[in-house]
Amino acid sequence: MTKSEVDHLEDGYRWRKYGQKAVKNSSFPRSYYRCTTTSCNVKKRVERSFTDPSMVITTYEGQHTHPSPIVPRSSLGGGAGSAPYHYRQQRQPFVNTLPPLNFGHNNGSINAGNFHHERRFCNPGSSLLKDHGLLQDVIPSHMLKEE
DNA sequence: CGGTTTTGACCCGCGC
DNA sequence: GCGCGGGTCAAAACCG
Repeated sequence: MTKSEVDHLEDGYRWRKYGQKAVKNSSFPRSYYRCTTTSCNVKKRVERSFTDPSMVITTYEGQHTHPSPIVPRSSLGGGAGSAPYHYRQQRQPFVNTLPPLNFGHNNGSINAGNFHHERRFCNPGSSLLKDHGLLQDVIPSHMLKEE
């Protein structure tokens, strides 16, 4: 689970959306992504939390068999490794079209959607090219939002 | 021009 | 056997 407003959560790999369906459990459509690399057949399912629209549930299927195509030159010792965030904010049907039950909720930090896109990869070279890209980094650590 | 996104259609498994 | 839910594909559109 990741707290984000955009679906284009770059986790260091290239994803190609191949489908989108709306599930009943959630009022939001679920997006299906696939790794563009033919070497690996990793699939990613991204859906929004029904309780927290500002949060997306990313479910990884399989593991990458290749290093991330997006390799921040952290090895250069720069530390200024900045992944090519080429994502573009196309459309966000949600955030502003949330049902009333979600809008006036307790945590008055949703709907806003003003803060910048927070990327968890602030320190490249830490776990990006370390392992095979297991789905261990998917969970931050203190996931307190569960349904 | 290539890679990607979008959106509807299609397919499959399961329940009734 | 049909209907439904879920998942995948594919052709067209779009952006860089």
